[in-house]
Amino acid sequence: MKPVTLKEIAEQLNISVTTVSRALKDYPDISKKTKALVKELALTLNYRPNAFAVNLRTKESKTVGLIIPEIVHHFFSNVIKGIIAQAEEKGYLVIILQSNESYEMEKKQIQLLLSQRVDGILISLANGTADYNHLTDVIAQDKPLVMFDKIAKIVKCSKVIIDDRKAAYTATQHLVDTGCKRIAHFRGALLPQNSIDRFLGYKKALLDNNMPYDPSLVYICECGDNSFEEGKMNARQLLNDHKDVDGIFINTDLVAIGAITEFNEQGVKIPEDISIVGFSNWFMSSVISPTLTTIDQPGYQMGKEAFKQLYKEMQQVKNKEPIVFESIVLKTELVKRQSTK
Amino acid sequence: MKPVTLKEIAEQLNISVTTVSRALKDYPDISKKTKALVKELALTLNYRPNAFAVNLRTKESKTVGLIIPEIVHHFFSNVIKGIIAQAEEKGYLVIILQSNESYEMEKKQIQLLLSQRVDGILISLANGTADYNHLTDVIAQDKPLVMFDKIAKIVKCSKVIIDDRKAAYTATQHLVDTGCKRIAHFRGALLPQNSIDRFLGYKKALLDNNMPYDPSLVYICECGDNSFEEGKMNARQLLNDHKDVDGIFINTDLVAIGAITEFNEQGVKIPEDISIVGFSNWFMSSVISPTLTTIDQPGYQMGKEAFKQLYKEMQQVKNKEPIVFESIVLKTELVKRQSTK
DNA sequence: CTCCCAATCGAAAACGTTTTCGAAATCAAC
DNA sequence: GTTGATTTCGAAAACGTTTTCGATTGGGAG
Repeated sequence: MKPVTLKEIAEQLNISVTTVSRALKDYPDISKKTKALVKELALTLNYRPNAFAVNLRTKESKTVGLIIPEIVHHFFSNVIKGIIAQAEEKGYLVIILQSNESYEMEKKQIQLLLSQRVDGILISLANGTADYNHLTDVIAQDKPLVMFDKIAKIVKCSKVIIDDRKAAYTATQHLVDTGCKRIAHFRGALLPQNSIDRFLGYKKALLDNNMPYDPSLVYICECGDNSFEEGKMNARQLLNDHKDVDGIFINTDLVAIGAITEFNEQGVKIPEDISIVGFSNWFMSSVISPTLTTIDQPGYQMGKEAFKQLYKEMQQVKNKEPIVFESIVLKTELVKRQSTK
Repeated sequence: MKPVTLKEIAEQLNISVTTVSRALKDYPDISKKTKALVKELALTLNYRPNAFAVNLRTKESKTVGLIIPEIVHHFFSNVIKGIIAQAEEKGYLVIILQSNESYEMEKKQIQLLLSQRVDGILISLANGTADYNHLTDVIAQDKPLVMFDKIAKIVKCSKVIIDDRKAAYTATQHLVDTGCKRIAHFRGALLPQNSIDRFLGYKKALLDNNMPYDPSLVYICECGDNSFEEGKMNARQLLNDHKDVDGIFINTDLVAIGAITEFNEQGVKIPEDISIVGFSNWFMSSVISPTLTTIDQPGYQMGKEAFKQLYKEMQQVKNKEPIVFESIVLKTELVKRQSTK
């Protein structure tokens, strides 16, 4: 019942552990005959190298950690899928942790992963994260770290992102192009960089079109567990405050869908009375009515790229080369649907 | 730069490695004084036990494996969330693999997890899985294995499921109760147990209501990556074949949403012309129009229960007790919405 | 037969813990 | 001062690999 070890194989064949180990890995200094013998016995005994021992010797576990704010989330689950797919291709396993948008959690989880001695860490920051010592800790240990989507510009490490500012600009410009005169913005939480960038893109588009920027038209939502509800609330508030608004650029699809639902219930016509552009292109956005114009954000690809970069860095560490950081920016696309004219 | 070890602490304090190890774990046979010294130095040196060495010694890694058919999936991502939450509470990490509904993948991944020597495995079967040797392998090694949602009755291990048959019965009965006279069923793939059970529940409800069971009213879909498209296709087909059908019980929400979309496009009125009941209660189902009547399937809770059971079994293994298998059945609920009268 | 080189293998250390077993030291009691 | 119990600690083995460094063997050349 005990798992079979190199030693047992060695004893059965009357050779040394060393030879067995090397035979199994096709070292050139083992004769074809012994290699064949060893491999055959290993097969019949169903030998499996003890990963714990291998890890201890080689100081690597072929495992990476992934910290993500929320798993039940169309965009993020696509990212996860991409990461896992790419990791599997390279022979790595992925440990997933969910920060629940909490900085404290995130910190604890980074420590956990470091204790576990994963070979590298992938992370998308929680909304509440404003200090980065837990991350610089990782970097100080020369442990590869790649941030994606929700990043911190200050931290010196590789990043995989989209050009949020440009995408938001495009989205807002689309509202302008389709005739909107007064455009509101539902932005995400205050801290995250992508929330800031999307806001800046929105603002820039307004100014470039000679439209006044009115802070009272910018609504904040935490974009946590109840994004949908926040979308509804903000929509209701907007109807109260600003009856003249005829277009909204919304930070993320789920909030936009909340808003659409509210408008539908209140009898506000989309896009006749109000046009809406979302962000992320959740699958849901293509099936609600009206279907939602949005920015397609390539989650799966982002996951793949993030792992690829992490892999590169892990190789660099293995080869005792210095880690070179890269910033990868992925393309986004405006998907026009019924919620805009 | 090298991580600090017990040995270094021991040398600095001029005591033995043994003592350091035991001081850190509060063994009773170490004096308070040395404990304090050791702990203080460990803290200032930022000592972190080498997980690889600990794993090797203790033969456990505090890590479990999770194999799931598809990550980008509302129900499954809720399950994942539940599993991770519960695992974290117990100090375990979770390695996630995606089988992509492929039996071959699933087999390979089981082997991978066994090589990695995870302490336990959680799995929801792929649609294509019909032979279970890869699973009995796991059980034969006395490695805890818990199946959830898509299970195989034959395999002797713990299971966490819902009563699919009863839920399907309830769903179909609801269609009958609201006046449907001729009820179709879009079932999932042929092999999965839950697909079979839901079909049986549908059939039983018909017979109990003295309605004839007509095999031509049962449409199959693979429920893989393109469930939505399959829903549309089946709906189109149904309109062609059976104009008299006035109700459909659909195996899963995403397919149902595809069907609804198709019906909407073709001008078929829901629920006036056709009533629809889905399965799973995806979030999406509450925002499409018409909103979808469906069976709520507690994904998060299922994940929690699955891990709890796995944990129990891991404890049993640790205590060298025999593993006792349990089958846990979770409650479901009919959520009435606009797609039925 | 001697010498050298290539081919093939093994002994042992090392990775960093945990744990068993026992040794030393302290102390109280007589 | 002896005994026995208690407290406190250390030596060493063990977990299963990988890897370094030699050792042995055989064969061919001279």
